[in-house]
Amino acid sequence: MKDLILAQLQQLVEALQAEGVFPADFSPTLQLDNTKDKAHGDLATNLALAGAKAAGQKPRDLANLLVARLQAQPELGKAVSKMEIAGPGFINFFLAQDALSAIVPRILNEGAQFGLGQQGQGQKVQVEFVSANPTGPLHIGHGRGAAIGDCLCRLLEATGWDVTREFYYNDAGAQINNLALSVQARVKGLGPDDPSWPADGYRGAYIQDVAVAYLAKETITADDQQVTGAADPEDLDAIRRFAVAFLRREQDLDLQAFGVQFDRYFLESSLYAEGRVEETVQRLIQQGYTYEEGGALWLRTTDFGDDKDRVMRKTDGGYTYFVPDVAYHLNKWQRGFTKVINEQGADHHSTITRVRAGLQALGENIPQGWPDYVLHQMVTVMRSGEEVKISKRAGSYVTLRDLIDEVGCDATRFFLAARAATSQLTFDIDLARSQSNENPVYYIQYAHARLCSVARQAEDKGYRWSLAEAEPVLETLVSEQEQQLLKWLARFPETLARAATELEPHQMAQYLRDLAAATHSWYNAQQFLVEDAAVRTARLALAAATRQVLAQGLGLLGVSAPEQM
RNA sequence: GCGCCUAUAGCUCAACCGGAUAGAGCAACGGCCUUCUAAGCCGUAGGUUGCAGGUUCGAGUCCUGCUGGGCGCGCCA
Repeated sequence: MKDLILAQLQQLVEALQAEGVFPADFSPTLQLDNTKDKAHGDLATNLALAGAKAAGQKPRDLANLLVARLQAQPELGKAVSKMEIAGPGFINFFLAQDALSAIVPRILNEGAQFGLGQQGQGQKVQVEFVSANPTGPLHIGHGRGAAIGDCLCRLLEATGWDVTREFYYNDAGAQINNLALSVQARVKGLGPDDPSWPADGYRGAYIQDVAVAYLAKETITADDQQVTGAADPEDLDAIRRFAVAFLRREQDLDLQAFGVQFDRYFLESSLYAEGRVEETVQRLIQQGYTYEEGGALWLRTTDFGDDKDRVMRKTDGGYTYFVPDVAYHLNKWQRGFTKVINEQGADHHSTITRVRAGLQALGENIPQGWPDYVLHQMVTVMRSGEEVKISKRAGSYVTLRDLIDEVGCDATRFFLAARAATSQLTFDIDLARSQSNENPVYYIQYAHARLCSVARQAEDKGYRWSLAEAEPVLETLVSEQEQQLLKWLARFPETLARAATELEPHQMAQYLRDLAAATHSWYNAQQFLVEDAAVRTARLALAAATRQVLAQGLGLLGVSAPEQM
């Protein structure tokens, strides 16, 4: 519908260029917006306003010309019942009733394919998210990353991309060493308050769990590895391997409970083992962007917009973290991912410039803005009216598992994905628990469940219908609520496309609330199971289409669509 | 001091590459269940979009300055 009008506008612009009304270089991005006020019709374009200057006419005069020309198009006449010029020069389109209801058979015919796009054209995209180091359970911040990252993946899959979900972690650095030392201390029977407890040790109670399992020679099976405890208190390397596997498994269980599944786990140590770090360093040296100073090797990242140069190789001979980071991203590029999205917490935003600078310095013709980043702002957790400070080492923080257990997977996912990533998030646990009935996710799920219930009862009463029967009677869907609902249904494809293109899952969540609101309003305004077979069939068809779109939308957020509450 | 994000109703947040009278939920107030699920609906109230300028037909949105909040600014990751 929208496409039809846009195509007509495009044709018109080209025709007017040929006639000399518009200059030949006039190429506006055609805008056809959903209106906020129904008095302004269904769709509106600002073409007369945007093109007034180019055409040398007053906006309203130009609008008159445009409308006259559009009215001469017979195809448009079928879809548009009325065009009006309003305000400073907007052209408002009022859609014909049968054009609106045509969305119902389209939805039901296309089924699960409805609204899906092909923008990705089957191209590969890699999305890296969560990427938590295995030094403790996942916390709420990781949860936000998991919710946003996974929803992004679902949106990209729905728009024709071949998505790889990847989780990168450091299994060999200083923090992992701290972890191993902490577990070793527990293995030897020490507690966090003991004077000889490691200075930077992890104090959380879960360290004790690791130690007990290690001594019991448990075999740990994580998604990407399997390790058996050696039970030897002196074998720090064995403790380290065991602890990493143990905490990886814990994270995997949390992610599984959260409905997130990765295609690949990427170990930082593999970059060293396969010589990729060393290779990256050598290439950077060859490219001439490095220099030695103060016993360290530096990369001239200031050549690529950084505010200071960065150390690559420390005086102790080890590499700083950003070198394997660059090696990892080179590897992504070499694997053929021309599109890569990194979803991370905003506290790591300084790595963006560094990684991109390193990639530029490699001279591989990697595009300057590659890879894409989606940064989410910090999550503040409130419990009992107080802010809970997140501190891994102190061991006091809210885990993702806590949230899933207390609030539920659906509500947690929705809550964490429903807000723009750029916005800071306050998660009040008491509120989420005590008022869970008023959580927006239930509002949407309830709309879905209600429509399922209607379908069940129609079935019980023998009110059968088919799409073929429904199509001729859809013109009976004339009430205010039905018209409104039809419009919202028609917006699903464009909402999906926008959310995917702009990497903003919250747009889908926002849309679903609006769609659910339109559903509830309709539900309360009219009966479905009425005597009049034509009206009943039309309404049942609309209900089925709405139910389907609600389920599709919830699926894109990774939230379930229950058939009853 | 520098960089990134941010400031919208009492609270939590939206607002479609600049569009018409800035919208939802929660909280408040008033209505609606002998009818398909009241986890719902309908209505009322609530705003100088942090402040001051600028750009233009038009600014919550873009630019400049200021103020407040968050996060970074390591030879940690």
